[in-house]
Amino acid sequence: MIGTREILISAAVAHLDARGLDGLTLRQIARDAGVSHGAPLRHFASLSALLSAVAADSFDAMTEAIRARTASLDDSPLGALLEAGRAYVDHALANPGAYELMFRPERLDRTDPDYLHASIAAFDQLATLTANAQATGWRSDTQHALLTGVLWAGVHGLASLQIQRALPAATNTNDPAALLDVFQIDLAGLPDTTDRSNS
Amino acid sequence: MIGTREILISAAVAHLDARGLDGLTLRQIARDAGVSHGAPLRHFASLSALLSAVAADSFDAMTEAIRARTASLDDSPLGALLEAGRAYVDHALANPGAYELMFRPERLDRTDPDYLHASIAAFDQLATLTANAQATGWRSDTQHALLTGVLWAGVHGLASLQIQRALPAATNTNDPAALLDVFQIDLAGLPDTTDRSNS
DNA sequence: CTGATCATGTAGACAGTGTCTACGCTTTAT
DNA sequence: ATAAAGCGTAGACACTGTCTACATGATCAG
Repeated sequence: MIGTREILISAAVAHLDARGLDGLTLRQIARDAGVSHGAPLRHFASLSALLSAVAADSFDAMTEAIRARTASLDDSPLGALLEAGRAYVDHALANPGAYELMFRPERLDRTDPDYLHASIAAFDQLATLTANAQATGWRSDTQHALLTGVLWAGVHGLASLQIQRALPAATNTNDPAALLDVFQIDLAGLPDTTDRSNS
Repeated sequence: MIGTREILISAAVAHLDARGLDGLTLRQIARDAGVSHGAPLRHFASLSALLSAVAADSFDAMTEAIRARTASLDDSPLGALLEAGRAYVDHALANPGAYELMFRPERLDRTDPDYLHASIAAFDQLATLTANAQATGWRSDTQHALLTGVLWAGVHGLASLQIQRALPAATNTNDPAALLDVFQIDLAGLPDTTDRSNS
């Protein structure tokens, strides 16, 4: 027997998949779930708390999708890192509503423990993949946290701009990860240097 | 004599600078401007239209800030491109509320002509800087639109994640553009190759 | 100058929102 | 058996964006 709490989350996820963030209100979720407008607050302290639970699940799903795509690449840490980037963008574009919610702080309770845990786990996954790649010598002199942040920013920028259709038509392709391949060109197997005198 | 329309935009900008997107409502803007709650709709078709006008101004301000920072670097197109990236992130972090609004499509009317014009001008500025750098031989074999999109995604990702404080503490520094230097390492003066066999 | 039209402002209404409270009903625990 | 807690409902509250009715003042045609 599944409880009202799970039904509410499912209703929110279904709305997110079907219509995105538009109209994703407490009362609409309650209507979709077939309960009164006050019922959700018996299970969540606020709408933000409900959406944070949804966002936490979304982070977990993305982490799992990336894990599945990189699991067989243990012998090539750099290849695994690049594949993780593609998997990240692919998953975001396949679940645009959920992805937008995950990075919309004003609609979330960012102190929610589940949300915090899930988002940190996602970052740690990328950090580990990056560290593994660095351990092979790739960009081993770049500060680890900095490099991880840059890689995340890169895929996050690609995903969010494409979801918002903010990129000019010429930049969009049928292959969601095509843009990422330019990153791959930049990042793969190049000698590491902190020399900036060439700017 | 400045009109109510300009007062409303100024009030919205002031609110954006002081408190960000939180509480940026039609009626709050009207109160800040000292007019009745219905007055704004005499000058804008909707709240979205008002915010789109603000966002258009914000795009213009960012474009101008980047122009000022790159104007003296005409002799070094690649240097100008890298400086534009730093200027982009610097400006975004110095104006976080305005920057968030610019990329929050659900609060804007993205068919607004001024907004469209200003955002396209910002993109064209980056496209031109990129083309100039490519004209010197740098990454000249990469498709121009693709490269421009990737560069934009990179700086956008860095700016938006830092504004949302989504990057772990270790990744944050006092220098807003420190992360960008990793991009610089990756992008500056490297031989262009579309060979991906090293992944 | 007169009269009409238009621009601009106000105030009230409406449906919608998130949240709170008061009230039931049912399950659980003592 | 009885008290307590959990869960759901319905109504209220203050807020939101938008619409309409109305007033005032400027502009402009005749």
